[in-house]
Amino acid sequence: MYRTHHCNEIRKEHIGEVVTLSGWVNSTRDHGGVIFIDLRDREGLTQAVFRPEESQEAAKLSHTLRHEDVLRIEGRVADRLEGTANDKLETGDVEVVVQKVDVISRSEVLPFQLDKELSNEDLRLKHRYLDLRRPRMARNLQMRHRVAKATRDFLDEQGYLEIETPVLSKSTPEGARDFLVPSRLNPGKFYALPQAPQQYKQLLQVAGVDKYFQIARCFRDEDLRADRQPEFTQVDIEASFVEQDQILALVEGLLGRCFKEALGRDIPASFDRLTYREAMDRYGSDKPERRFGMELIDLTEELKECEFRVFSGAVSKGGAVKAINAKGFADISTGQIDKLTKLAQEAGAKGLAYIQARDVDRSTWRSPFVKRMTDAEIEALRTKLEIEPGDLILFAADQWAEACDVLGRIRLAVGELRGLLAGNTDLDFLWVTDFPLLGYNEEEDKWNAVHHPFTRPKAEDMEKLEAGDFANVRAEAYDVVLNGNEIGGGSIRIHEQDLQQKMFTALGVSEEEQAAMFDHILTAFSFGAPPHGGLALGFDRLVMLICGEESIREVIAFPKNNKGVDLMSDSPAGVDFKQLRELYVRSVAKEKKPGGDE
RNA sequence: GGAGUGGUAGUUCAGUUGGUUAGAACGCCGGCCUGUCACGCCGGAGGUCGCGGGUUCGAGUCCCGUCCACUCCGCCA
Repeated sequence: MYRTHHCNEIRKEHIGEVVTLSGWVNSTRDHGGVIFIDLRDREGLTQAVFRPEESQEAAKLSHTLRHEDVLRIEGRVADRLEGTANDKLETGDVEVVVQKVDVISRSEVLPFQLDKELSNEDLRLKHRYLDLRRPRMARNLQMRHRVAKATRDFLDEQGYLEIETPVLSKSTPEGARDFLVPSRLNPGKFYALPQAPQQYKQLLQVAGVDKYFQIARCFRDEDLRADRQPEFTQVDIEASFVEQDQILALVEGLLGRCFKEALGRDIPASFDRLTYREAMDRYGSDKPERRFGMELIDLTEELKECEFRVFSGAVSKGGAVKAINAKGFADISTGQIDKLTKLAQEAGAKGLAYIQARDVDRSTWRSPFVKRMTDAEIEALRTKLEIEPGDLILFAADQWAEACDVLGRIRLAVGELRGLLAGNTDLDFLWVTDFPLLGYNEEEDKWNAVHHPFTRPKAEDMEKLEAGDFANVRAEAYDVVLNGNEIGGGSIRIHEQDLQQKMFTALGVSEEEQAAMFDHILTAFSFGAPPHGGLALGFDRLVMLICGEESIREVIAFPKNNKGVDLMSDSPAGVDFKQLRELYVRSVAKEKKPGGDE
């Protein structure tokens, strides 16, 4: 037998018992006579003591032990000598006096130390099986499991069925780039890996499944980020005969369960709601970070005739002037102003207007344009922005959406610069609702679905859709936001064949393309489709936030790097010409290595 | 596709205005040590300063190019 207990299980009540433990050598402290070894398994550490008077043989062997050797030890649980308890260890009151030791497996010297932070992520990923031995990573994997378990338990209790949908599916024209898989049995044809199980889950509603969920792997062939991997996991949920409020309540309950089980924390039973319009207007973002204030203030009316043309010019073109008050930040350095200005320009603004309000009187205000403002305009600023000595005011003037977006980014950057969230462990959940249904894509000169083409227009905006007033049609769509991160989104769907066709047409999908690509769903809707809706949670991102990590790579066992490469297994890799020939695929890549080449 | 940051020992980093033999900590190897828990003490090994070119009497340091990683923008219905 390898073990009677795990390494974080031994306590005072075990004193006197003979136990067997197996695990890795976490550290050795060799005093010549007595030797201490901390034995580690995924649960924690236990101190093992080797003494010649207890076992000559074991003590002799213990001198040869090195980090990460794998041992099986047998010994007597003993109270620690007076004054030698270690309150940093959960098992620190006791130790195992070793009578017998088997060295199961020796370890070479590791390429990195497990007890030190490592900035070289390449190295961690290359030896991921070692990286995962570190307590922080082991904890993250356990946390991920707990959140998945809580999700399954909760949704099961609510009557949801877990159903798997195909990974080999079909490419669709809109949305992210697909990963393609050639079909050997169907020469020249390709499967696509799903970006989401969207159509299958809706077809399951037509099938009468009623309440479906899946912890689904999804694939998108786009550029990667700290919170984006080419394959990732969604908690995918869909239900029939539901309205928006019921989906929101379900997800509030689900998140409540997840945070309770994983962190023991209680979160609000229901979350605040903001419309997309409000969120943009007040925070300049559709995923507002509300844990600090500094809300966007509208000054369109007050500054519409301002002599400073940046403001009045934007208003005369139908735009807006927005501002934020960075309280007490008038002492900002020129370098920091430059940094913010650059950020504004990257976001599409021409520049960043600002006022450093050093004292009460406007003559002390430092700003490129303040002298061109009237007393009435200054008074309006003072009142609406509640300007006090020491404040920094930042402006954006453009079309409403652009001005909000730019200032929203500036707001977050200022929050970061000022450390407004340092040490903040609050959890701020909210819903953003009433998203626009369609967004205009200038490059392609066409309207795209903001969410996806199956999203239901709001009933009261249906006329606008009919009339072609696409910009002002709102959707029955909602996102759940946690601390400025979008952790999920969903919608009530279209369940009528004719409305779905209209939607495709609005998106510029021809009747032929509709027939070729969406026939299954359009036909399905003709056979009695229930009203339905749902949501998908970004599982990796959720677990990341629960674990307090800043990258989803920290909560995925074997993630890929920024180039989509798995450094451990070295995938993707070239394949034999023979394999390609079987798949009727010719490589056009300029391969340096033989393998992927013709 | 674009911007930023970084790349020096196995690891984390320091390295001044361009100047002798490129350092520290941890790790590793050898020795000592019977109550440590970041054990301690003594000794030792370990370097293509990412790569290529240039400037210079002399380059880790300055210049140009390039590669790699990460972060962000674009992109991600």
